[in-house]
Amino acid sequence: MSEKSVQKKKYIVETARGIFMEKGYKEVTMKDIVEACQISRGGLYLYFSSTKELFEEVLRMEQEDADDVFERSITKEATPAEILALFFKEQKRELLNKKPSLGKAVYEYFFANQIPNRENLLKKQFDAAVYVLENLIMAGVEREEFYCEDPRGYARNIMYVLEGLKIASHTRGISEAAVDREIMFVMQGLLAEE
Amino acid sequence: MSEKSVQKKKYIVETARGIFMEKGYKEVTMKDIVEACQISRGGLYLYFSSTKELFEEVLRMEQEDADDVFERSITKEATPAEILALFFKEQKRELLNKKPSLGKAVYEYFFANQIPNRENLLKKQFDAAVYVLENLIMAGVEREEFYCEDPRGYARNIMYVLEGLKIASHTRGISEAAVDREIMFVMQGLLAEE
Amino acid sequence: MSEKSVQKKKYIVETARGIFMEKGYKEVTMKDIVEACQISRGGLYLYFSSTKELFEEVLRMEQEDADDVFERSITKEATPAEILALFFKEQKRELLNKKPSLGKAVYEYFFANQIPNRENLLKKQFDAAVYVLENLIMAGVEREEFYCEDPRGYARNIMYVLEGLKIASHTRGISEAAVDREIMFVMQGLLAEE
Amino acid sequence: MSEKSVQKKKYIVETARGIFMEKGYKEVTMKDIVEACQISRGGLYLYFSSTKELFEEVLRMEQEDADDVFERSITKEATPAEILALFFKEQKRELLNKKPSLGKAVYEYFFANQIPNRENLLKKQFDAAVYVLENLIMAGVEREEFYCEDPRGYARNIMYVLEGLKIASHTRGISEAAVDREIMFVMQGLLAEE
DNA sequence: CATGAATGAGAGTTCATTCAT
DNA sequence: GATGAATGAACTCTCATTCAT
Repeated sequence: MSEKSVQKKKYIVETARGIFMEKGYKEVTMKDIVEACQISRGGLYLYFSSTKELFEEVLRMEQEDADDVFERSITKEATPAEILALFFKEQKRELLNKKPSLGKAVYEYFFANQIPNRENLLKKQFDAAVYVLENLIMAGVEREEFYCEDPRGYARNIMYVLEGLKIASHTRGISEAAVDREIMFVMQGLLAEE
Repeated sequence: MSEKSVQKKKYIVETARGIFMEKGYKEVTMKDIVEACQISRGGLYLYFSSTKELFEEVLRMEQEDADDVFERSITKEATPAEILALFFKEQKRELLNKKPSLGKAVYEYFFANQIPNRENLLKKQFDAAVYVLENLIMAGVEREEFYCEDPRGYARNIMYVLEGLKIASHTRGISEAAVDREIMFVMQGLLAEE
Repeated sequence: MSEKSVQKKKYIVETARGIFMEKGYKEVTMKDIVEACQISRGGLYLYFSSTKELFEEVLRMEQEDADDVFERSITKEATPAEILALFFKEQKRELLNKKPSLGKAVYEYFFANQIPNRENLLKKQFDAAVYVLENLIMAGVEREEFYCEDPRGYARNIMYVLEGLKIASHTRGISEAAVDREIMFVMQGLLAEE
Repeated sequence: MSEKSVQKKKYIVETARGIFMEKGYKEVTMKDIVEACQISRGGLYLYFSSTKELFEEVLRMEQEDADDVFERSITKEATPAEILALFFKEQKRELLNKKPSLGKAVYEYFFANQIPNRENLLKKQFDAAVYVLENLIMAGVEREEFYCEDPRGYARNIMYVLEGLKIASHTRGISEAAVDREIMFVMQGLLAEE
């Protein structure tokens, strides 16, 4: 594939990404993509032969960008508590739809397609996040900022809560207060000198 | 509406319910319903003019049946811990898809349609469950079975975790061990003499 | 299927028959049919879901009508030689495209689709014709109109020649003289007092 | 056209020939050719602007090679009966698809395109074969191997039978026994001392 | 000459929805 | 009320063909 092709493919993926953000996954048709990209019907099929294929590419791209997000937070000179706070802040922004996101499309996609665990992006991201949180908590415990007897369990609990919140946000909407409340709850659990 | 009509409507809703369980929400077409019900196309339209409308009726019906589920557990002579264990057992069954459920369809529906909070079934059920759990926890604290400083917060935490687990179950699959782990985690948090 | 449906289906098949006669098999699209029948796209799909299916119905219809053709000739009070002459006359008309026919479409269909021998219309018709010809020849021999040592072999030879002529007619065109010549040749073979 | 161009054109024609053998005429697309030849889309169009044009070139090439086939048989020191037997053996191989052939594609082509007699390859080949057979028969009669009053008629009859058999082979399949039977029949007709 | 990305016409197919009976 | 045939919009997908490089 030529350099130009690569560029165009990237352009399509990025344009499509916007559409998926806006309309979710299931509603998007090849026609939508074609129109948004201002290319011909056949032209699109040169690169992707279904919205599924296209969305999977969007996902792949997303993943590449995503990996460093966490690292950015961590490499900074900050206490575990600060990093955690930052992490929650970031999550909160997304939960409240302050920044447009693929969230809804991603869930629709995974509802519509049974993806085996091995390649399941959702699972991978979840597990990765649990791993980072666990380390963060352990570091906090070490420094006596946190108190926690089961860091991995706690990390998982946090992630499931966040997933629950995300779903709530997409299916009913959620108030800032509600998000804060949940974040406070898990934070307090860590800080509590019990 | 005549008695016969009411019967027929009910029949349609119940048949449709089965289809939604099987195929989710988005994939179901009016044709699917018509065929499953063995009625005429036009006949269906006399009662429902879209799968959306139909699904909403399914949901309404579901809700009526659902309310007593909890009560059944509670009215028994059992300690809060026992009732909670029962509640979790029930949840676990659904999480592991041991019993067919509308779960997937419900999420698909709420992803596809923005439903205002007031009438949002998902929210109502969530809030109701939180309320019951909260009372349960308070009762447990009273009897010194549980230890908990923020029953409502804890109840909410539990419900968000369950929602997270449910999503995990629908989008990636989840192992029994994973469910048990999470249940254990929140149970231990209540029992811990801290 | 209602009476009206049956009528409409028949109407479609008959209209399609005309198109197949005109354009052959492979060139015909569902759109052609739709336009010729003046029905809607979806309407056609109610009855047939491909030109193949439709053509097969045309074929089936054709077959029903065809069976008696031979019998008509035979039940008459005529000598075998006369009947044979009549048969050839009929064949000639078709060979020279004096009457529009499905011939071309039929061949295109059987070229495009490998049909097992059992259900193969072409084979059935061929075998049936051989059988009738054989009996005709035997009857002629009995009456000493014909001379033939191997009626079945002769019948088969005739049919293969006719098939060859038919192909010639469709792929290159054939002159009346050429047809006559071949018919004469096989006729003479039967009549020759050798 | 440069030497290189001529080579390339030849290469395309030969590759295409293989595809036509495999898929017939109508099913083959320019894309198929392009892929099989591993050349560019535009590149193909420099030489041929349709599958029709390309197939016609294949046909032309075929014809050049074909002419000597017969001669090979004839120049040998063999009796007419032996040559004829050889000829039938060759025909039989093709009829039974023992060797891959353009047969099906050729018929599809001539069904799809009305080609005037003058340039019609099928007619030319037929007439040529009749001519050779006629001479062969006459030679046989001379040597008293054969008995035949109308060599040309007989030659034509043979060729039409062979054409019929070929069609049968492509549209229904034909057994070796059936082929043998027909060949025997025409052979016997020649040998019969009547 | 050669490439292969791009085009757009057009075939196929499905579905929600209507309406005469 | 009930039927189911009919409609037509919308979508998917493929191909011959062109054209800038």
